[in-house]
Amino acid sequence: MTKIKALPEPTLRRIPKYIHLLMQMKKQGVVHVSSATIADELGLDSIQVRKDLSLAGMVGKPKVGFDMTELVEGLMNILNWGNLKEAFLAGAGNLGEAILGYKKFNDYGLNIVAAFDNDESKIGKKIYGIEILPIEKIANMIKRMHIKIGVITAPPEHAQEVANLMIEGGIWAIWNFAPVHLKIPEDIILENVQLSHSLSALTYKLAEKIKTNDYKIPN
Amino acid sequence: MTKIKALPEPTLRRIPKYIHLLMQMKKQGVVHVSSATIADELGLDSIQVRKDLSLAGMVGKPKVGFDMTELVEGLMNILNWGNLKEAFLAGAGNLGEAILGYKKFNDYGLNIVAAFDNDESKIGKKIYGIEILPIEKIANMIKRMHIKIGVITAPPEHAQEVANLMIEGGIWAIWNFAPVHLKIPEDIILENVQLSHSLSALTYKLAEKIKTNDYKIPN
DNA sequence: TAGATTGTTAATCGATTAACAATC
DNA sequence: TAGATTGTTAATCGATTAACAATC
Repeated sequence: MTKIKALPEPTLRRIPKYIHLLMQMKKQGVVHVSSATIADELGLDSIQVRKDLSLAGMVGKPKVGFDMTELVEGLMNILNWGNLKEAFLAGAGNLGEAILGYKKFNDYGLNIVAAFDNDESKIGKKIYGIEILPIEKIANMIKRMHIKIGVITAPPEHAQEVANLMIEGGIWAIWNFAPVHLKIPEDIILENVQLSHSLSALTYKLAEKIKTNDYKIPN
Repeated sequence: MTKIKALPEPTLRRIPKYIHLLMQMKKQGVVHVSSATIADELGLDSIQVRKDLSLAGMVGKPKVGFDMTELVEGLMNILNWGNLKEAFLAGAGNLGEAILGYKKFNDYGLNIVAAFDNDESKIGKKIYGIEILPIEKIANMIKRMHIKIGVITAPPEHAQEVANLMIEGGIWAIWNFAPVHLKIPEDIILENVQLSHSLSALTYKLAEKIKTNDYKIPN
């Protein structure tokens, strides 16, 4: 078994893009692919693609490129796709519901088996077949069911509290959607999705663009 | 007026974190803040914070730190927060609905004024007061209303198509939630939110962690 | 074989971190 | 004044890009 060092963060973030593209191409019957083709399709540099693939332990053949099946499966393996992990979600609001409904996340290893909320009126109900339980139970159930992944879609004012409960239960990784900087032990994996930050970047760039455009068209 | 060069991407992504923290501290009555305090709270390096603030054109006083009000307002200004821009959303599914319902985005300059879909049964309905219109109309309406921001929450197989329509209408910036690499002219601002990629990074790190943990506890 | 493409080593670039002088 | 904190210049680090030898 080839030993692979932990991937650099930027490489790790590009690999899903490769996989998506390759799955598409594979469906169209392509059997070999070169780094140049991948780079072209994704607007990247072919050297970078080659470097990434090499870091991920993929090998190609000079003049031929990479074997499609081998490459897709290899990359999916590296990212641990298809290896389903049970998860809990806390905060059955708008966004929580959207995530519960998005079954595609199963493909990436996420299997949400229960949701938690503090709203009495929601408890006991089911969303997309997933039962909503009282938040007080989350720590205990994480412990009992050996849940490793917690998804936080609670409102910002409760997010830290919820994270604490998850950590108390012994969670290993948190996927956080609350617009809050969570303070958690550093051995716990934290992946933040801050939609407002992404939006901020967009509006900043838009403002920049409008500014420079105003110069160009002074009328 | 102090001229500020376009901010480096990493700095741009950290500024919202600063703002969130500072708003919180301000609410608690803090009037001055040092780079060290900010860094501490966010788990960053104080030198980095100082560099970021300096890049953003903020000035502090030696021994005192930064004036809270000045700093918050200055940073919000840089990011163009509060400067509301009208936007269209395409794809009124689960995620689209969640975004329409999240009024907080107003604070960051996003004001979604109409949603579009190709599902006959949805058209004409309203979600959170926002009307759903037929997707065919989007290009024309973007043109007529001078809409600058398009939000794509359509399913992946339609995302490129929708992007094309937006571009045809003359959109300036796209906030894309579809798990697709959009091909768009490079002068159009594109901000991708790929939840599945974020999830991929998390499950990869979790798998790494489980692996190393297995070594530690060989039982 | 000739040529295309890989894979690796070296050079460049940009961001982070360190050092330190300026200053309130 | 002495000491804390800013702001800037220089050093380090890591990722991207370039160059090129290996090879199918």
